[in-house]
Amino acid sequence: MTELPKQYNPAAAQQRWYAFWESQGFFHSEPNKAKKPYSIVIPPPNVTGALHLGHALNNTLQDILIRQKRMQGFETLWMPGTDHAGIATQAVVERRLLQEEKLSRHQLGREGLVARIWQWKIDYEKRILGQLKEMGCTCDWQRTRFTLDPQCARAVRHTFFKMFRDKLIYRGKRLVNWDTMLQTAVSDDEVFHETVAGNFWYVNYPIIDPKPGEPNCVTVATTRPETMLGDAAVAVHPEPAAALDKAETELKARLDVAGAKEKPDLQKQIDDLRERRRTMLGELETLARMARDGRKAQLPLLNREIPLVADVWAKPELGTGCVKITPAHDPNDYEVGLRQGLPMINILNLDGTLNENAGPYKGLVIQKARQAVVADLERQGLLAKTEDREIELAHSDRSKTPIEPLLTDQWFVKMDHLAQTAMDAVSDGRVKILPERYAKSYLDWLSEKRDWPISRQLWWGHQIPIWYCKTASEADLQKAFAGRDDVVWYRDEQYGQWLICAEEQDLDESAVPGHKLVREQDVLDTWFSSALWPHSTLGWPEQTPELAYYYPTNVLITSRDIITLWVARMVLTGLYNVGEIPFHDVFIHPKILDGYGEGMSKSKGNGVDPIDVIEKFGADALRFGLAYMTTETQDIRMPVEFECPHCDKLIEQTKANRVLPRVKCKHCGKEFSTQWAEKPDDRALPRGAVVSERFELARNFCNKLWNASRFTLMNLEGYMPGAVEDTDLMVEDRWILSRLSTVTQETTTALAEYRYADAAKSLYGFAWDEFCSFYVEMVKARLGDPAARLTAQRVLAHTLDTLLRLLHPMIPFVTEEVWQLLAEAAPQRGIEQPPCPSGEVCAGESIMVAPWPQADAARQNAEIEVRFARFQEVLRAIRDIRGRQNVPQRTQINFAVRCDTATADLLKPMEPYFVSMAGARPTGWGPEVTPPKLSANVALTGMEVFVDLAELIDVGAEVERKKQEIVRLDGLITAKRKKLENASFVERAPAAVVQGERAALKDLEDQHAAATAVVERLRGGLSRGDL
RNA sequence: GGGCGUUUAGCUCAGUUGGUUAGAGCGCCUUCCUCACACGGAGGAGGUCACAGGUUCGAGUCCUGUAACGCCCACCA
Repeated sequence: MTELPKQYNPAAAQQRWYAFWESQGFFHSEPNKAKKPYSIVIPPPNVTGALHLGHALNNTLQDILIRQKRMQGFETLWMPGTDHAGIATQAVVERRLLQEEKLSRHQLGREGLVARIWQWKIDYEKRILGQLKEMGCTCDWQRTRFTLDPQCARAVRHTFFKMFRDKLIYRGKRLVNWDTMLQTAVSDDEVFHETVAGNFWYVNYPIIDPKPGEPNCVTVATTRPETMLGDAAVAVHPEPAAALDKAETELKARLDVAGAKEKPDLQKQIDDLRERRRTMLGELETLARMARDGRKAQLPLLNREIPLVADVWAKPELGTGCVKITPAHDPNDYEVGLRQGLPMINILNLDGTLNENAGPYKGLVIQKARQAVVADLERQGLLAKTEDREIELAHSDRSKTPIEPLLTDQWFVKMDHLAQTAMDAVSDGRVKILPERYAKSYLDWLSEKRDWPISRQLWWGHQIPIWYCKTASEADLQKAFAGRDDVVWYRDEQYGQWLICAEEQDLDESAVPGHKLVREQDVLDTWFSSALWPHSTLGWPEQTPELAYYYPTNVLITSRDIITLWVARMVLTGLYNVGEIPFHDVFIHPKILDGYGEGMSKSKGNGVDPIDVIEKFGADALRFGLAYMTTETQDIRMPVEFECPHCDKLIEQTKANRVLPRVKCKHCGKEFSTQWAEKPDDRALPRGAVVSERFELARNFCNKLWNASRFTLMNLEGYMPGAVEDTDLMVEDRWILSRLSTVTQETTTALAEYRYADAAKSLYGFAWDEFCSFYVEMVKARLGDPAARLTAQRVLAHTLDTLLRLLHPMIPFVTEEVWQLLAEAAPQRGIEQPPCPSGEVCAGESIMVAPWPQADAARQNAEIEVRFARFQEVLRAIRDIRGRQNVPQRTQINFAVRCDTATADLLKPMEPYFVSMAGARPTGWGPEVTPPKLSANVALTGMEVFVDLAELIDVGAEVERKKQEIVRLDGLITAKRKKLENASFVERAPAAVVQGERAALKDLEDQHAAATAVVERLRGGLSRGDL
C-alpha cells in the first residue's frame, strides 16, 4: 500500500467522502415498514445570515444522533430547511438597501422589496446549506423545505383557516409594541430592554377653578413628557391613606425577614413613607375628593381639559402620588383608560412622527417633540423640576430603535385552551424536556396564556388570508360562496365589515358580485409558520405516508432561548392540527460564550464562523470538540483569538480589538483585516480568521487516531480473514477486548441520554490511553513474530474497526477515510466465529451504513483488567524512577519487584513488555527479592519496585526525595490512624469502608517502611563509600 | 422585583447514589525528533473545591445563609 502522510489531512477527506455519501443516497430516507423510523427536524436557521458556532453545535449534536441511529438500523430522516424569519430578514435587507442604494422600502414598493429579499434568501440559503454540508451533516437534502415555500404556505393557510373557523383567531385593537423604523408591531418577545440615561420631569397641570384650600395645580412625573399631548386624565389613588398603610405594612413584613444587608434600605423606605404621609397625604386626599367630585385639570400646551380620576393605579408611595394617564401610549394607562372610560388619544403616526392630535407639535419626531415640549413647559413655568434618571427603555430587537406603545388593529390567537394542551403534554410526560429544569420556564410562560399577536405590518411573510368587505350583506356572501366549505366569514361589528377567510385559494376582489373585497395587507408572525414545522415539512395537511411514518419525530434539539417562542408553539399546533405531539424529547443544549462569558454574536464581533474552524482544524475536530464540550449544566466558554494571516500566530481577542476593522499582529507586526473592514485600504489587507484554540484537543485527537490507524494499516500485510482461536489470545488481547466491550456500552448509553461529553470522553480515553498507549505498543512485538502475527492482526483490526464505528457519528470523515483503507487491507475483520458471514458487517460500502457495535458482555474480564492495572502500576513506577534519576531512555535498566507469589505470577508473563515499553529488564519477582545495594524504589500496594541504578544514581537527590516522601506519608498515616481510632467511625461506617481504611493504612505504613529502608540503605551505601 | 444557572489547578472544564491521598486537556518546567504519531512520547510542579454555618462517623458532593458572575422573565409614573 501507499505510504500515508504522518498528519491527517482533513480537507481532502471531507470533500471526497461527503460527495461519495451523497452520491450513494445515504442521506435520503423513505418510509419503510421493515424498519423503525427515527426522525429529527432541524431547527430551521434564519436566512438572515450565515451560520455561527451556535448553529454548528446545534447541528453537530443532531447529526451525531442521526448517524448513530442510522448505524443502529433505524430508518433515519433528518429534515432540513430554513426559516424566512420575517422581520429579521426584512430588517437586514432594508438596512442594506438604505446603506448601499439610499432606497427606502416605500420607494421600491412591496413587490420590489419582496423580490430583493427573495434574492437574499437564495444567496444565504445556499451559503447556510453549504456550511451544513461542510460540517458533514447528513440531512435529507431532497426534502429541504423553506417556511415560505408552497408546501409550508399551504400548511399555514390551512391552520389559519381552521383556527379562524374555530374562533381561535380574532382581530382587535390593542396596545402593541410599535417599531417606528420598520413600522410594524412586534411581540413582547422581540423586545429587549436597555438601560439608558434619561430624565424624570415633574410637570404642573393647573387645576381648573381651584377652591379655597385646594391646590392650584397637580404635579405629575414622567420620563416621556411628549406623551402628555395624549393625556386623557390625571389619576390619584381613591384612598391614599389606606394605600400608604398597606405599603408600609408590606415593607415592615419584609423588614422582619430581611437579611442585615437589606435592612437599612428597607428602613429608609419606611421612613420615606412616613415623611410622605406627613407632607403629602393631606393634599392627596384633597385631590382624591376632587376626583370624586369630577373636577378637572388643564392640560398644558394644548389647553385641553382633562378629568381628575380616582384610580388605584396611582400609587401614593411613588413619584408625586399622582400620575398622568395616556391610554393610547402606555400599557398601564391603557388599562386605566378602559376602567375609567377615558378617550384613547393617539398622537403618533406609524412612522414615529406626531399627528394632528399633537397640535402645534404635529410632524415632529418623538425626540424633537420631547425637546420642544420640555422647552415650552419651562417657558410657561410649569416644569416643577428635572431629575437625571436611568431608564429601562424597550427597544426593538430587529431595528434596535426604541419601541413606542401604540394602539392599533391586530390579529391574535386565543391561547387559553391551546396553551393548556401544550402544558398538559409536558406535565404528563408525553413531551420530555431535558435537562428537566427547562420544563419550568416552558410551563411558566404558557401558564400566562397570553393571547398571541400574530399580525405584522411587513411585506416579507405569509400574507394573512383574510378579505374585507364592507358593503355586502350576509346573503350576498352566502350566495357567492354557496357550496364551498373552504371559505368562512365573520362580522366585525366595530368597523361594520365582513372578515372573509379562504382556506386555500386567494379570493378575487370581485368574488362577491357587485362588491369589492380588499385583502388584508399584514403578514403573519414568522413563528406562526415555524410552529408548524414538524408537521408541515412532512406534508400536512395531506395525510402523507411521511406524516404517518415519521411523525411524531423523536427529538428536537435546540437552544434555550426559543423554548417558549418556538418549542411551546410547535407542541400546541401539533396537537391542534395533527392531534399528536410533534416530538418525544426536547434536548436543550448549552450556549456558546466567549472568554468574557458573553454570548457570541456577529454584531459584537466575537462570533466564530464554523468554516474558519473547519479550515484550521478540520470538520471532525469542530464536531468532536463541540460534542466534548456539551455537558449538561455548563455553557461553553470559548476564548476567541484572531489568527494572523501572515504568521499564523494567535492574537487574543479583547473587547477592544474585536470591534476594529484592522488589527496589528503582536508577533509579526503586520496588520490584517477583520469582519468590520469596510474602507478599501482595510479591505485590501488579508483577513484574519477568528478561531478558538479549544479545538486543538479534538484536532490532536483526530491526528492520534489517524496515526494509530496508520500503524495498523502498515502492519496488516498478509492479513487473512477468519476467527481467532481463544487460546491464541494474549493477555493484552483479552484486556483490550474487555475494555472495548465496556466502552461500547458506555458510549451507547451516553448517547441515548444525550450525554455527549461523556460519550466523547469515554472514547477519547479509550482510544488514546488504552488503545494507543498500551495495546498498540504491546502488539508491536507480535506483529514481527510469524507465529503470533495473524491473531495480533485480527484483534488489532477488529479493535480499530469497532473504535472507528463508535467514533463515526462524532468524527465521520477521518473514520470513513480509515475505514475504507481498512476494508482493503483487512476485509471481513472480526474476531468472533464466523467474523462476517456475508461480509456486510465489516466490509460494507461505507462506515456510515455499517452496524453500530454491540457490547459483547462475555468479553468483559475483571481478572484481566486487574492484572493490567498492576502491570501499569509497575511500569509507571519504573518510568518514574527513570525520569527522576534522569536516566536516558536508551539506557537499559534492571529492576526487581518484591511481592507475593500470586502477584508475581500475574506479572511474570508481562516481562517482555517491561523491556519494550520501559527499557527495563526484570531480575526477580516474588517475596524473596532483595533490593540491590544502590537502588531507587517505589512502594505500591502489596508491591515494592526496585530499580538497580548502580552507577547511575544521584544518591543525594534520591535521599532528599525519599525524605520528602516520608514526611508526606507521616501526615497521611497520622490522619488515617486518627480516623480509625475514632470509635464512632468504626462503629457507624459500613464494614467495607472501615476495612478499606485499614487496608489503606497498612499500605501507607508499608510504603513508609519501604521508604525508610531505602534511605538507610542509600545512606549506608554512601558512608561505606561504595560510590 | 421574580426565577434559573455557575463558582474545583494559571486557562477551559470533569467529578456518578456523600466513603481511600480530588481528575483531564491546554499552558508551564525537565527530557526525548526511539522504526504510527513532536498535532507526539516519558516525567514533574501546580488546588485550604467562592465564603460562613449546619447535618453526618465522614462533605467538592446534602441543607441554610452570604458574595460575585451570567442568563431568562417582569407594567411601574
